[in-house]
Amino acid sequence: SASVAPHPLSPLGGGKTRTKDKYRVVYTDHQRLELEKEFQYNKYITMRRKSELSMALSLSERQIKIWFQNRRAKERKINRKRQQHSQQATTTTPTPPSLGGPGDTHISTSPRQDILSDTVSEEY
DNA sequence: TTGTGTTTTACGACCTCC
DNA sequence: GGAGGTCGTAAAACACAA
Repeated sequence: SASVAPHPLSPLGGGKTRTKDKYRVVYTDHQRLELEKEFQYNKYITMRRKSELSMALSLSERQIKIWFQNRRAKERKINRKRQQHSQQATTTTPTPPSLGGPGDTHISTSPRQDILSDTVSEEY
């Protein structure tokens, strides 16, 4: 993106969580814990679980969605780092050129199908 | 303290799928 | 078209050596 535009954050009042006095809120340990547990169970939140969690944790569904997006990004970042390390360990191999695309690339570009069909197989 | 690097929320741009 | 995906990024919050 290069330049993410100055700063909207002014049109508060709307359903936005980012206001002038609070650029971002810090989630409580309990909120983080519950979100983390859900993430361990499923990397992709279902609509149903999303609304349940938003009620249980007093967060908006948008916040839950964003949290999962950020959490997956973190996971990928960690994996990349791990991969780099293991590659360095095997110094003799001068990094395989292409190996069919950048590693994990884009999770097969559509986790949505199993989300919708599978839903929450367990619990409830 | 404080300077600096890392992590955590939140968003915009862009893309894919139905 | 809209919902939700990734990616890149801003800025607050945090960690921690100097």
